[in-house]
Amino acid sequence: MEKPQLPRVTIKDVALKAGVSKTTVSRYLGGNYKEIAPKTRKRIEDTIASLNYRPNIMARGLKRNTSNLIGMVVADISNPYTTAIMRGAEDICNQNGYNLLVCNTDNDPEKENDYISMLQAHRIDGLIINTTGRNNEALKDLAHDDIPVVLVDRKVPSLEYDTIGVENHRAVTDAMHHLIEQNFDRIAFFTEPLAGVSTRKERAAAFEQVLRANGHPSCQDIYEVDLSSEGSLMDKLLFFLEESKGQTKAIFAVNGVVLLQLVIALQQLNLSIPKDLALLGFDNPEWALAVGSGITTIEQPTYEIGTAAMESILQKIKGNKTFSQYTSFSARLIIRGSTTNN
Amino acid sequence: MEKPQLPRVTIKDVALKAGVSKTTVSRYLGGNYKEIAPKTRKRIEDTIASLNYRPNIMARGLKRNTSNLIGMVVADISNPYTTAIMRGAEDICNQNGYNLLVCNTDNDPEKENDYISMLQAHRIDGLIINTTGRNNEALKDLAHDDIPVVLVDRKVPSLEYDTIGVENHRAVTDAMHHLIEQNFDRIAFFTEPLAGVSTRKERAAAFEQVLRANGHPSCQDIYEVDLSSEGSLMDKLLFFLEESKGQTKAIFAVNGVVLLQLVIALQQLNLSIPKDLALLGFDNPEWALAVGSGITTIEQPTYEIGTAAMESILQKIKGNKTFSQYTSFSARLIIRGSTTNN
DNA sequence: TTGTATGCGTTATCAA
DNA sequence: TTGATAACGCATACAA
Repeated sequence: MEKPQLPRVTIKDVALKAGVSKTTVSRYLGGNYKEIAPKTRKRIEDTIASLNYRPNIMARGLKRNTSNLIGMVVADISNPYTTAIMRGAEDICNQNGYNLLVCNTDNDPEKENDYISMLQAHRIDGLIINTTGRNNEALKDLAHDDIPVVLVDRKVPSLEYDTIGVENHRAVTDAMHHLIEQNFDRIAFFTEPLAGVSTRKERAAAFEQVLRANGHPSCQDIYEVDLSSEGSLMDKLLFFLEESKGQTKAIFAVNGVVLLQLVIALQQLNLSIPKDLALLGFDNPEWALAVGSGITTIEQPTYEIGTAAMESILQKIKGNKTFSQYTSFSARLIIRGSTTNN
Repeated sequence: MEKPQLPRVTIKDVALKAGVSKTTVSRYLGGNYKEIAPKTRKRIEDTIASLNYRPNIMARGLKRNTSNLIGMVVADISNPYTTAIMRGAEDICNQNGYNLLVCNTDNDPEKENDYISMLQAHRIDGLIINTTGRNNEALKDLAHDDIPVVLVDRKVPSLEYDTIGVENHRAVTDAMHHLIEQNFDRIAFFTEPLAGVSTRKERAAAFEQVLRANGHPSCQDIYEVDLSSEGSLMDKLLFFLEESKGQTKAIFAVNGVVLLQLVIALQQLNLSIPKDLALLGFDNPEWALAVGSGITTIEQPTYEIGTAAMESILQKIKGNKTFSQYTSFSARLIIRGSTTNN
C-alpha cells in the first residue's frame, strides 16, 4: 500500500557512466559548451541519451531559486474566453521553458486565496490571474515577495499590478451606437453581479453613458442576474419584457456566458431574434455564428491577451521594469443578424 | 536587468524565531503533533503565522521524491469537453493537495512528446492524458519510470495504461436507433480523421454496424474532414447533399466540434434543421440548446470522467493496484428538435 | 578543460 | 519531547 518510487537516474549516474565529474555534466546541462572539450561533450551527450536522463527541475530550482512554473488562476475554466487566454499564455510558456499551473476558483474568493497560497508554496516564477476581485489578501502578499503578477481582464483598484484587457468603454460605445442607429425604444443591459468585477462595471457605465448622451428614453434597464441561481435570469428577462410591452427593444449582454443564457431563455419563450428582441453581446463565442442568422458580438483578441500577459511576466522575470499599468487591446464589433433587418 | 529574487522565509527562520530546531518545525509541518509539546506547538504555529511562512514544496519534493504535481496533457484545450474534464480533475487535485500542470498539444504528437518530457523533468506524481494517439514514445517511457498514467477518452492499444471514457458503442447504437426510427433515406457520419483516435473509430464502427444490421440503404456515408483545412468540411457536406438529392437525410457528428462546424455550414447554405437535414452529435455543448429548436446530442458525464481519472491516479499513487483496464461511463441521448418533427 | 566542496530548504535517522 | 546531522539532485565558487 506504499508508493514504491524507484530511484530515478540523476546527474551522478550520468557523471559516473561518462567518467567525468558532476560539475562537468552540469556544465553541459547549462549549455556552457566552451568550457568542455568536444570529446567530453560528445561522451556526456551519448550517456544522457542512453540513460534517458532528465535533469530534476525541482533540484535545479532549489539551487537557482526558480521553479519554471507559472501560476494561472482563473475564475471560470469553462468559459471559452478563459481557455482562449490560457491557450495564448501556454504557448509563450512553452516557448520559454515554463509550465502553467492552472487553478480554477469558480469565482470564489476563498478558493482564490487558498490557491495563491499553494502556488506560493510551489515557488511559482509568475502569476497570471483573472481575479474574483474580492478579498484579495493573498494577492497582496505576492507583491511583498515581489513575484511578477499580471491581472487579466479584471482590474483591482487597490493593487498596483499590471493589467491586460480590452478597451471596454470604447467597445461598448461603438456597439451602442450601432444599436441606437436602429432606433430601439428600449435597450437593456444584462450582466452578472457588478460587485468587484471591474470589467462589468466599465461596460455598464459605458452603456449608461451612451444612452444619456443620446437622450435615450431608457436608462434604467440594467439587470444584474445570478447565473448560479435557477430562474434568476428568466425572471429579470420576463420583467423587462413586461416593462417594454409593445416597444421595440434590444438587450446588451455583458459577456458570452450571459449571452448564451439569454439566447436559451428567448428560445424557451419562443421569441424570435431579432424580430421580437434584438441581441448583442460581449465576447465572440464560436456558436454566435450558428444561432439564427448570427448574433452580433464584440470580439476580443483573447489569444493575444494571453500571450501579452505571459510576455509581460517574462519581462518582469528578466528584471525589466514594465511601465504600462493598464494595457488595453481594442475589441471589434461584428454585426450579424441578431441586430439587423428587424 | 537581473532577477533580484529576494530570499524567502525558510524553515530555519521559523525555527530561529520560535526558539526550536528545524526538526521540530518539520514535525509540526508534517502534522506529527503527538511528538510535540502543546506549548511548543502553539509557539511554532504563531511564528509561522507571523512570518507568513510557506514550506517550499520543491525542497520537500527533492527529499521525499514527490512533486505534488499532476500533469494534464490535452489535445485541444479549446474544446468544452476538455475543460469539463479539467474541471473535474482539478477539483480532486485540490482536495488532495495536488496541482495540475496543464499542457495543450493541439493534436500534435511531437508537442505531446516534448511536453511529456518536460513533465518528467518536473517529476510529476501522475499524468492524465488525452493523447493524440500517434507516436507515443514518451508515453511509453513513463511506464518504465512507473509513474501513474491514466488515459482519458482515447485508448492506445499498444499501451497498458488504464483508460477512462464512455460506452461509445452503446451510445452510438442508441442514437442510431433513434435516427432509424425516423426512416431517413440517408444517414451520414461526419468525423475528424480516424487515424490513431480510438474514440472516433469506435463511433464510426458502431455507426456502420447499426446501419448494416438494419439493412439500411446507406452505409458508405462516412466522411472524414480536416477542420484545420478551410473548406474541407463544406466540400464533403456539399458532396453528401448532392449524392442524397431528393432524399430525406440526417448527419451524425462525431463530436461537439464537428457538430458546431456543421451547424455553421448548414446556416451558410441556408438549410433548415431538421426540415432539410436532421442533425445529431456526440458531446452536449451548452449551445446545443440554443440552436434552432435544439440539437439532439449524446451527453457524456465529462466532469465525472475528470474526477474518476484523478481518483484513479490517487489510488495508484497510494500503491493500490487498479484492475480495471477500461472504465466506461454511460452516455445519455438527449432528443431535441434537430431530429424530430420534420 | 576539469574537479572538489558547499549549499539551496526540507525530511529522516539517530541519539539524547 | 527535542535536536544534531545527513541526504535529496543540482549549480556554483574556487582550485587545479
